[in-house]
Amino acid sequence: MLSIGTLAKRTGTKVQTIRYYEQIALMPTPGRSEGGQRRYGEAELDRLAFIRHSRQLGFSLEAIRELLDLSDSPERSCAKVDAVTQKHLRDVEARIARLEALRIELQRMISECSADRVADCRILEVLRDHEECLADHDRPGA
Amino acid sequence: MLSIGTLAKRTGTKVQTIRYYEQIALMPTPGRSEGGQRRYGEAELDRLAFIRHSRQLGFSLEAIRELLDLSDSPERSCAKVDAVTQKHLRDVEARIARLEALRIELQRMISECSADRVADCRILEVLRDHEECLADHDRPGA
DNA sequence: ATACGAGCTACAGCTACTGTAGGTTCAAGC
DNA sequence: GCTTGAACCTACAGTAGCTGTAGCTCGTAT
Repeated sequence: MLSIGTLAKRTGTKVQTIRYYEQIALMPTPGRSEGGQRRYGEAELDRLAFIRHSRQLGFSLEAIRELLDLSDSPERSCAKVDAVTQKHLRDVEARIARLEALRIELQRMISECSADRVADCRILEVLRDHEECLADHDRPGA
Repeated sequence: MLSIGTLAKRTGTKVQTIRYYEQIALMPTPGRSEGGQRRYGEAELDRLAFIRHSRQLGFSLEAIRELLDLSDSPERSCAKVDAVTQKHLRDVEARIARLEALRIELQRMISECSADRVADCRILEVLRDHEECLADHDRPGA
């Protein structure tokens, strides 16, 4: 049986994060010691490792909840797993595209500014006046 | 004199967002009508446009606060403006790099999975076992 | 005079945690 | 057996940057 601190160390998670996952029912309510401290087994270790790894890959907690559910019914088609992952991938790609556009605009702004005084600063001019901006960005999004 | 709704429309901002900016002192406390409604002038319009455009370029509200401060002292050197923008650019680049790594990993996972049943799904296997993962990702970060 | 859209304050909610305060339990060492 | 100190407990506040709601008042057009 593992204490919450041991579980945390083994999975590279903070103790508070584990309690948070329990609170939002992503982790099950564990057994307790005589004195009321949480005690975990191997199943919980595996589940938390799955969660943390999915988080590292950028999945949202809601997506992870879905993946865990799917993972519990091994006979079902894994098309849904594929769909969740594809959706996430498209999301990541969209964020990359958006950030790429930002990167280009920022680089342009920096390269154009050769002023000394704030009064002549091209960067501030661009920020003041949307028209000077090439990109038709709307939202940061990422 | 502009009402908050008109200011919102002119800058593509939500009314609540303007009040929020006032609350965090990013926008000044405006004058009021007899009945207590906010009334804005051209200076506020320009300031809000600056804020919104900077947000579209992904600057944080704290960075924007700094840029606005700098913009108020036109005789100062614009090196600080440059520095803030450079820092933001490096931030954007770091997020892109991280998302690129995620994208590659996700694509690999999807391409490897040709199973029908959840029990054999490669995607879930990778999520379960970090060792199967090529990337040494630590945090999503973006 | 009345209707109704727009404005007002105050507060809760979102994601995914993180940190703190103030108290209790566990395990090791003596 | 006792003490000590690290680890645990609950409950709540805070982070960024808004967004939405409830329940009210104001402004203006007809």
